[in-house]
Amino acid sequence: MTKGLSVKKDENFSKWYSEVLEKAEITDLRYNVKGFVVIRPWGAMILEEMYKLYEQALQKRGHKPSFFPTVIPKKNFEKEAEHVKGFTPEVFWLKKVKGEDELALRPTSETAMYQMYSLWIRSWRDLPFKLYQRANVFRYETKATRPLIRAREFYWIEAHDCFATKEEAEEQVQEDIRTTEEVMHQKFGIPFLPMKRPIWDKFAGAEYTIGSDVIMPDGKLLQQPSTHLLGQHFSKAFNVKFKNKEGKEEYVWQTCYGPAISRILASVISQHGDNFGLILPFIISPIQVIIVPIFTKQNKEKIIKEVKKIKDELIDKGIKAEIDLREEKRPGEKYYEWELKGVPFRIELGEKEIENKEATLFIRDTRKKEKISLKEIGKIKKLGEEYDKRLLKKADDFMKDRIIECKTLKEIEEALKEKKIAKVEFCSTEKEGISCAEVIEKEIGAEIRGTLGNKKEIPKGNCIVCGKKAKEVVYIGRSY
RNA sequence: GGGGCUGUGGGGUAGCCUGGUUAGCCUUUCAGGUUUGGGACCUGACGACCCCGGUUCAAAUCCGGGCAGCCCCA
Repeated sequence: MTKGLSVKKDENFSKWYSEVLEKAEITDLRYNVKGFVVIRPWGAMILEEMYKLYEQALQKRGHKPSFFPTVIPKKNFEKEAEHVKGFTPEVFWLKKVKGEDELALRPTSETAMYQMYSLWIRSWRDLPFKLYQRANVFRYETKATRPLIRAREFYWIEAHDCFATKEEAEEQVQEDIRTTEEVMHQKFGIPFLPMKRPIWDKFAGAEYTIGSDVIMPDGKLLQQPSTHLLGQHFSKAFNVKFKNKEGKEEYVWQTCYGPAISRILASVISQHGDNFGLILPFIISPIQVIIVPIFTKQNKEKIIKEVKKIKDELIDKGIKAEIDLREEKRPGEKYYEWELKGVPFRIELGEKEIENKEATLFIRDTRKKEKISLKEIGKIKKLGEEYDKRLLKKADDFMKDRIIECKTLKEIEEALKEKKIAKVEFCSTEKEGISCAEVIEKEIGAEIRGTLGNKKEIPKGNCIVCGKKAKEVVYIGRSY
């Protein structure tokens, strides 16, 4: 373990981020292929906890798990015209394979899953049909890659749903936003803006896309889970049909939803971390309580016995606890190490604690030490819930300040300079608005991220660029 | 696409301008010992000048090319 961080989070975020990844042992960036990183055990364990919560939420809403192949035959991949066009530049092709067709490493799995859907779905009784899979996907990014934020291989969940009607599909899109709210926001503590993307920025093959924009500490936006109304584009391309109650064949209406767990981890790290390293939400920390025994040769046995009792009790209460028994490290070094790794609670236990029958409890987010009676060690569960609420509140407060209503281009520029997001009235996010969007991109270097995806906001005035009557309220920011 | 900067052990760096000792320092790692209430100490060990070419008696250092990374602008 190296020493602490050499930069402060708010002084040089990008350096802070790389250092935390390395020193908290989340990733190792030395794998010598651009855009591919090694995820180390601590990082993998956090991802695992996040996957669990996400999959639970999807299953609760009627999704079933599945696993599809990583490779997609070229023939399949090219069935939906717009999709091919959008994704082809980013595809890794496997050239040296035997067989009739070239294979793509999946950049996303519509074209793998839907050909099977066409075999499985027959009747209105099969609908709604909702599957998800845990998967790694591959995209040949041409922009600068950043570990976990933009990688050429990343780890996500993709849910692919089919319905009998467009209304049900649209309701699914709203449900997906609520899933993001429940898991990413409420559980992981990451607030977001559900942005219905402008037409020129939608998913290739979709009717519309709603992306969740998260604000990073440097003020740039990072797209988190997106949900797409695919309509019947793919069902027609892949022949996914059902017989309705009248016995007539119809194409299904589809949606897909993709939370990138590895990228959400990037947000968790960035949102909650401080100058001492990571701060993990209690609910996803692989170790929730680290117990550091303090002993000498004389009382070693006694202390260790006591500490094991505490660990067992915590585990009985459903709390993930570990004892740091390493003898080559002194307590102080262990403190720094577990703080760097973001463990929410630390119990220190030595001679004094045993005498007084109360342990020393260190709390990661506030960095304060308290006493906790050895008899009520189980109340850490409740303290953990309070801890997560504090993280959530802090993140929400951070977000609240970030959105500024702007009336002129100059005001937008000022908002961006202060690492904020501009909220403005705008002519249109349909085709006719594209030239105004280009003005904003060229003159300010920022993007129209979209309109609120779960609530319609009605503009009163005119478009900030062209001055015509505004049809929409849009949000503008710089992005990763 | 245009411009700039930088490549030295696992990580961070000094040395480069002005060529010349065994490439220095911090950290990590490994072995052994003494320690253990907020980054311990001692002893020992492993480990580096991005690549190719040129200049020179001599190149980490100067020159040319390549590759890689970072930053800024479009």
